[in-house]
Amino acid sequence: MSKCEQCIVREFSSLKALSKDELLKLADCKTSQTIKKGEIIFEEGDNVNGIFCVKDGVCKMTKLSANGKDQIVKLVKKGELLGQRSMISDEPVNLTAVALEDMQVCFIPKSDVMNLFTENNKFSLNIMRSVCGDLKEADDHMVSLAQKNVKERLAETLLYLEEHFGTHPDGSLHIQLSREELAGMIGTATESCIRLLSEFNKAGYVELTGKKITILDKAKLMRISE
Amino acid sequence: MSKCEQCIVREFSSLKALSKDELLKLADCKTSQTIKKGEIIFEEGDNVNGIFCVKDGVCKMTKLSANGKDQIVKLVKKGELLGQRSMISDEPVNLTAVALEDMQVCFIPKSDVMNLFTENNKFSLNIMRSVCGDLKEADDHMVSLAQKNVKERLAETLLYLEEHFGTHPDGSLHIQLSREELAGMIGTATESCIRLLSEFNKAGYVELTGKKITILDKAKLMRISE
DNA sequence: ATTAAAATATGACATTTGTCATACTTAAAC
DNA sequence: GTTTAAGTATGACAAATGTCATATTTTAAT
Repeated sequence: MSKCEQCIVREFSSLKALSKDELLKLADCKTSQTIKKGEIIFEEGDNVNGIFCVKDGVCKMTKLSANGKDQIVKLVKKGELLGQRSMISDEPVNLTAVALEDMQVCFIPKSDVMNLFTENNKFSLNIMRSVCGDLKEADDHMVSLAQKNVKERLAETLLYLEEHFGTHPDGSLHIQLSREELAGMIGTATESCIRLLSEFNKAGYVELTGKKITILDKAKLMRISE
Repeated sequence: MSKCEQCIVREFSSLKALSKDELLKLADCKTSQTIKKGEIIFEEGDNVNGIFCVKDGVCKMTKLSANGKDQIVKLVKKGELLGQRSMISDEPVNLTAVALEDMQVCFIPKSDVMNLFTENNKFSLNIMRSVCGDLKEADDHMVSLAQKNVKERLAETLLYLEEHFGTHPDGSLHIQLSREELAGMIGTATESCIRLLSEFNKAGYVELTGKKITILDKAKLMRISE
């Protein structure tokens, strides 16, 4: 079992407030696991009873809508925590988490996190800030979904993906979403998403090579997204 | 200056975790104010440096989108706190708060809230839960905006307004939003909102009397909203 | 390597939604 | 009470988007 103290990603999450002692204790109660691309970490309605710390990889958080489509609410990457909201609210999770690539995650039982809460004020404030950050992003996303059209949202999302997850050496987006997933992120039909991507491709704003997407004209996409 | 100890609404908010002593202290540092319908409590970008406790009345939280329309992100009513996210994140507020009816609010300076945070664990957990609740609602709202069409969202919103804010003795919705505000809530053009309301009216699902809206067939609206 | 399955792409068309123009109604100001 | 402005309502049309059908390409399985 690896030590939390030496884990690099803890520097990026709320866990950075923990003392050496607290980290040593944490290493004892956590369990590490590998999750393969496409595997489910937890599902809407599950009682998770703890949080996951993402050591490596990216997952999507989705919610099944009444019409049967999966809406991607957010993407979570290395260094972030998973399941905080549900643990704090003491409710089943309201989102499903699915690995978009192979992942390394550590699970920390609820009781241990809650102990840290009461003992370490800075830690609980960090968690609070993290949830507040999520809330702000959710509000922004909401406005974008309500007020922008699909083309604007697609442009915005492509820029977001490049900004937050970077590119391969060849310049293509590091995160590989299927067209269906991309559509589920911007809230539209898969065909509409494909059509607009194709339009961007013909206009020279992006390049499509199979599943790979490369942004060619960032400035133009920014103008489209407003 | 009225005493927090005797304030009824504190029972509904995170403040319910406070002891008699803490409430007495709070009463000294808070300032009460009356806000008239239509007045702005704070605006996007403001540094609020504290939280508002809503003693009476309802306000809308809006965000101006790139196309110049105001999106209503949420409604806040009696018993809820305002500006928590911004205070915790230590950032300017990201939403504008405008009174929809005459309001009574109390302002509690940041320093005093933060003191309570460190002293009273239950209080900070309550605040956390409250923010987490907001986040869950935001996620749900997001999915609805992304996956439902305007008619479904209108039906859903009307039911929400009745459920959360009740009705007048005559059965009409207690909250009176202009068509423009209602459109800003469901994320559509004012005309589309008016048109669909009119359609619901003709079909007998709602009754429109001037600005008043009365829900006549709740079951039908539920079926429409899915 | 071949085949089957899944994902991507595109056309045709219907539906939804937005925009602009304009009429009507209500509320507010004088 | 009249006038004015704001809000509500409706029609006409354009634009955006969804749906279904089908072709093509890619990926995975045998």
